[in-house]
Amino acid sequence: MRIQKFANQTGVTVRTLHHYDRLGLLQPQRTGSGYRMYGERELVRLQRITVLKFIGCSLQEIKDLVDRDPDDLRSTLDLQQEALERRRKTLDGALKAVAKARSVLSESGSADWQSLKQIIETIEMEQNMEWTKQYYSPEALKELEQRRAENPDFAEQGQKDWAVLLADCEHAVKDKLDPKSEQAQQLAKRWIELVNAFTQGNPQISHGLNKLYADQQNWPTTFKRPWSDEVDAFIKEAKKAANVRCES
Amino acid sequence: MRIQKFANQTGVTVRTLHHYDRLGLLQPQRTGSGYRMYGERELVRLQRITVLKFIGCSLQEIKDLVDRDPDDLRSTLDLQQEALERRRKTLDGALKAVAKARSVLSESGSADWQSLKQIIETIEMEQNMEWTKQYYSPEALKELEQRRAENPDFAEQGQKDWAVLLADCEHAVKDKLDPKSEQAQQLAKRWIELVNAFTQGNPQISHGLNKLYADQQNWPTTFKRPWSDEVDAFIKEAKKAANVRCES
DNA sequence: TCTTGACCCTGACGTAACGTCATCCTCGAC
DNA sequence: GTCGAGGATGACGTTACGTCAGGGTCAAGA
Repeated sequence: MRIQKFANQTGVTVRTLHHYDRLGLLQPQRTGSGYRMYGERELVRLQRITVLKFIGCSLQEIKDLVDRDPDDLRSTLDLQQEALERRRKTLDGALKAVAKARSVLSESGSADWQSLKQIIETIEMEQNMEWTKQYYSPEALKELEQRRAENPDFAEQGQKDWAVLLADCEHAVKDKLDPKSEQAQQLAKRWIELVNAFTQGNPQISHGLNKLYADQQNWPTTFKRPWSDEVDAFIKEAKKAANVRCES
Repeated sequence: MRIQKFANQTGVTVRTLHHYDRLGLLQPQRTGSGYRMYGERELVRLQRITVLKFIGCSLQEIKDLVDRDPDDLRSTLDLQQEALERRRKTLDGALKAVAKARSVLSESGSADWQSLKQIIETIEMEQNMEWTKQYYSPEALKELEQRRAENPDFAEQGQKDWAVLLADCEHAVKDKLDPKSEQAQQLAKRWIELVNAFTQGNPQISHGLNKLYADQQNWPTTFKRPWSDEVDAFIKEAKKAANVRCES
C-alpha cells in the first residue's frame, strides 16, 4: 500500500509518516524507485505508536519502547500516569485561577492584577504543598496551614531569603571556599536560621521536613531541589565543621 | 534595577526577559551603553504577563491583551476557560487509557495493543460525543448509545465511508464538476445514504444532527467540520438539483 | 593607568512534532 | 509521448525559551 492510502486508513497525515520514517520509528519497505510501501507489519507498529502517543509519550520514548513490550512498558505506564497527573494539576490550577479572575472582574469591574498575582501564587504554593503533604503529619499540616493563613507575607519573605542564601552558596562553591572557613560558617548559620524559621521549633514540622529531604529519589521530576549537588556537599561540610547538627 | 536583579526578584530568567523585550512585550529603558533598566512600571507589567501566562495564554495573546483591560479580558477569560477544559478532557482521556492499559497488562501479562487501540478510539469518540451531546434529545442519545454498544464496527465503517466520500467530493470540487451533473448526483446520493445510515430514520437523531450542523459558529475551535466550504456549497447545490431535501 | 572579574549585550542554533511550501521524480493512462 | 496524480527530499515556520559564543561595560584592586 502506498503512503497516502495508508495515511487515510490510519488517520494520520502523510507528513507524519515521513516524519516517523526519518526518526526511524516506522520505516516501511521501499520500491526500486524509492516509494514507501506500507503493509500489515507497519499497520501494527503504527497502532502501537498511536497508543503510546495518546498517553503522552514523546516520540523518543516511543522509539525506545515500541520494540520491547515487557516490564519497560509497565514502568513507563507508571511514569506516564504521574506525568499526566501533574499536568492535570497544573491545568486545574489554571482553571481555578480563571474562575477567580472572572469573579474578581465581575465584582470590581476592572482587572485587579495585583490580587490575581496573589491568587496564582497561592495556587502554585498549594500545588507544591499538595505534593509535600505526604511527608508531614496531620498536626504539622494543620500548623503550616494556620501559619500561612495568619501571615502570608512571611512565607514570601522566606522564599526571597532562601534565594539570596542559595545564590551566595553557589558563589562560595564556585570560589572553592573552604567549608571550614569563617565565611562558610556564616553561610551555614544563615542556612540553619532559615530552616528554624520554617520549623519554628515544631518537632512535627521538623520531622516532616527531614523525611521530605531524605526522600529525594522519589521526588517527581518537575520538583527539583533548588540547589546544586556541590552546594549540598558544601553546606553539609560547613555544618559539620560548625559542629552543629541540623538537617536539610 | 539591572536585569539580573530584576530577574531574581520576579522569579523569571534573564533569557526570558530578553525574549519578552524582543517580542515587544516588556521593553525597559536603556542606559547609554545599552543596559536594560527595570523599574516599578516593568514590575507591574511583568506581573500581568505572568498572570496571563499562568492561565495558558500565548505570548502573542498576552501582547494583544496586556494593554487594554476592559471587555477584551473578559472574553479572553471565557475562551481560556474553554481551552483549558478541553485540554483537561484530553488529559483525562489519556489517564483513563493508562489505567486501562495497566489493567490489561496486569491481567494478560503482555501488552495487547489491539485492544488498547480500541480503548483509545472509544475514549476519543466519547470526547466527541460529550461535546455533541447537547444537541441531541435524551431519547436520541439513548438510541445512539445503545447502537454503539450493539455493534461498534458499524460506526467505524461509517467513518471510513465518510472519509472516502469526502475525498471524492473534494476532488469533484477541484475539477469544477457541475453540481447538476450525473456524477454530482451520485455523490449527493451517497451523502444522503450515509446520513440516513446514521439517523436510521429516527427523527430525534435527525433533529439533533440538524441542530448540530446549524450551530457551526458555536463549535469549539478544535472541532472542525471535516469538509471544506467549497464542498459544502457543492453538495448543497447537488442536493438541490436532485430535488431531494435532506440536511447536513 | 591597567587589569581583572562580574555582568551586560546581541546573534545564532537547538528543542518537539509536525505543517506548509517548493522542486524534482515516478507511474499509469490516454 | 505526454499529462496529471501522487511520491520524494529539503528547507523553513511554529512556541517559549535554553544554551553557548563572541564581544562590550563597569567598578575595584594593583
